[in-house]
Amino acid sequence: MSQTKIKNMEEFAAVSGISRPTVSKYFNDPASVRKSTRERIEAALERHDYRPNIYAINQNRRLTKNIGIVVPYLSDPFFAEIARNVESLVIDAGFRPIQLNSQGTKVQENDNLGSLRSIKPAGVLLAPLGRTSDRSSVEAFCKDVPTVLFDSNIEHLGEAFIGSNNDQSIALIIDYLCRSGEPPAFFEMKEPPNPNAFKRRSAYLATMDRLGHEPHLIQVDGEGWDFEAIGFSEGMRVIENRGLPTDTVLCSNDRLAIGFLSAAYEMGMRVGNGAGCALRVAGHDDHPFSRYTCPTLTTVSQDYASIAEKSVETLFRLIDSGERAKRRDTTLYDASLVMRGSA
Amino acid sequence: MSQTKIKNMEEFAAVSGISRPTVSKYFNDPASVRKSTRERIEAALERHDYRPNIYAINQNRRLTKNIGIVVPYLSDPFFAEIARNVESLVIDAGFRPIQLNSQGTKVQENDNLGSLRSIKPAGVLLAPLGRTSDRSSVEAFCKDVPTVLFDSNIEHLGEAFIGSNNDQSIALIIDYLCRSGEPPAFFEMKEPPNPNAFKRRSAYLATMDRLGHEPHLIQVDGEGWDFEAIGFSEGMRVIENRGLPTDTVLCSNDRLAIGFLSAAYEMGMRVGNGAGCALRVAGHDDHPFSRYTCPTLTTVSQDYASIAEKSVETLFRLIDSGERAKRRDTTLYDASLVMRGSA
DNA sequence: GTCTTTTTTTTACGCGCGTAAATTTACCAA
DNA sequence: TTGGTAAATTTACGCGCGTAAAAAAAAGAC
Repeated sequence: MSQTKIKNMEEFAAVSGISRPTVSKYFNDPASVRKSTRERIEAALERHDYRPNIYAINQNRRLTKNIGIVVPYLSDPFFAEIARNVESLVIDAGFRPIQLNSQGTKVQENDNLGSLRSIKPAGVLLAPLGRTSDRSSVEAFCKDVPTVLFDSNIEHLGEAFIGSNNDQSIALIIDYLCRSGEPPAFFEMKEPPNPNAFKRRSAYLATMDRLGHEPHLIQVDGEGWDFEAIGFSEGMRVIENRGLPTDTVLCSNDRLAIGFLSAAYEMGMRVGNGAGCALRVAGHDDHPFSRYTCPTLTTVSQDYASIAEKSVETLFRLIDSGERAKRRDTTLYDASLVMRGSA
Repeated sequence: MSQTKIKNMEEFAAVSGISRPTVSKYFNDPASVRKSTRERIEAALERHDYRPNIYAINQNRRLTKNIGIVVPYLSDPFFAEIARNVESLVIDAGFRPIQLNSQGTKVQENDNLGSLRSIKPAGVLLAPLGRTSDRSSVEAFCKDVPTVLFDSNIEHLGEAFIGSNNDQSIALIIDYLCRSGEPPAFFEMKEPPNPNAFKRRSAYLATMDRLGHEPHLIQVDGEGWDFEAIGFSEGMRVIENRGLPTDTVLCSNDRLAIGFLSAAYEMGMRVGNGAGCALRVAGHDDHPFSRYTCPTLTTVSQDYASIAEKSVETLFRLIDSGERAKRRDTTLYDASLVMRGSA
């Protein structure tokens, strides 16, 4: 490492003995210059540690190397986990991920899209709020920037959608629950803020209908994203009021189930399959914490990895082709049953 | 909203009837232009929705409006939560937060610092990996960019450090445990990857010494950040092997405790204070999930909000002054006891 | 060694904005 | 109305790089 500070590409080109346009070419794609040239540049790079100014680079380029990643609520471990997966894949592909957190609100989601717009990203991976999203904003954004939706679908928006097959996953867990005991009631928020909740509700109703069982919706009050708290307090209330129509409860998501399990524990109700158990509880998502609840939570596992991979792959294919999608593909991955102690 | 697309400040200045340099001045600080001028610009802004090109803006400015936020592991709800707090404060201050996730590795942390450097941030809020950090990299970075460390200290680096007082918090919980039952053993990883773990170990030893109790360290194997899994599997092992020297266990952090509680449940050991309980377990951090464990987890609560506020405030004070800190202040916030069911 | 193709160099312009200096205009009080 | 000051305009340059076109040089084939 030399002590001379290189302040721009001109100077770096000088010390490396290569012309500036060729150096520029190298930084855009090292493979685009002759091997001997590449080696000379890389040798100089070791001696001087120069990095092109990112603002100057992006000013004239139509396509930056930025990839936006927007998730609805990053404090939710489920989204943190999928964001982490996506981020790693983007880095591996040689792009710069820009991770943005909508913090559960439409306002922040719109702000995020605005920020992304001014960053001129090559593409965006967007997990929208869903129903709560500002459809026209998202639509306008998708028109300007190649955007792949994941986790939560908004009909007709974006180049593609990759998510989980809620019909399949809900049917899967209901089938299991019915095989192993009473048909489940469905525990959910009356007005859920999170994506996919309505999909799961209707999947529940459809599946119960198909199996010839009477559906029971337990719709509780509560606002915001503090699902465990809602599952806990409303779970307490339901249990106290003897509001459970069956001994089996399927929660709309694992976070509600975590709260619900905690409530059952506090109320002294044993949860599980065995003799002496008063209740069975199942969730949905295979939340990172679902394997540490008491008892451990039976749930269905979304195929995180495939969703992340397919989303990133789809976006990069689009970016490489330089075109928009000919048609909007929807890819749904099946979930798998995770049998644990709670049901 | 008009249909004419404004593509640069020149055009926008034209439609607003104001000269470009004045418009530029407005965007840098709306208060710096006369009220009547400001209103004319804002009127035009409503009609045309123009945003200055972020790359061109930052190219010539010494100081961008970017604030870097680096956390060691964003999938950990503890860090997700503190990052969310910090992010909101940064947005409120009119800056652009750039959130970066070190994903637990030195390599990624260094990459993040590199990315930040090329973004020319006005300042950085850095929660480093701590012991695992590449000291010389961080040091070099802090020399170039005003950086405030939080959560995890690296001696002498950065303009200031804001964190939690581990000595106080550990003493607090130990005092409580001793008052209400047997003195605790300390459950931790032999080689913890996370910051603060060593601080807590020595605080445990010091406090036990002060109180005249014999310390018991339960140091378990395991690598990486999957603390719950380690707490669970190693907790199982310890319980099975009757390796508990006392009936009270203080875990180095809540995530270990969550796993440990789950293990105790699986082993059929009742945890809590009451009669019929075989074990007491306490944690540290007031993790978002600690109120939903079974039983709910007694722990100490770090003062998230104050740490976030003070960190952001310290950084902005530095940025405003345009200078570096005269001396490196360390601010430690006391934690508070959160009594729940487990101890 | 010559011819062809690929790569590099030279030259030159533009991106969208920050910013400085000199000048003009607007504002406010007396 | 005048004078003084604060604000806006005009003019002009520069930031660091992308990129296009034409010319020169290097590499590969025969």
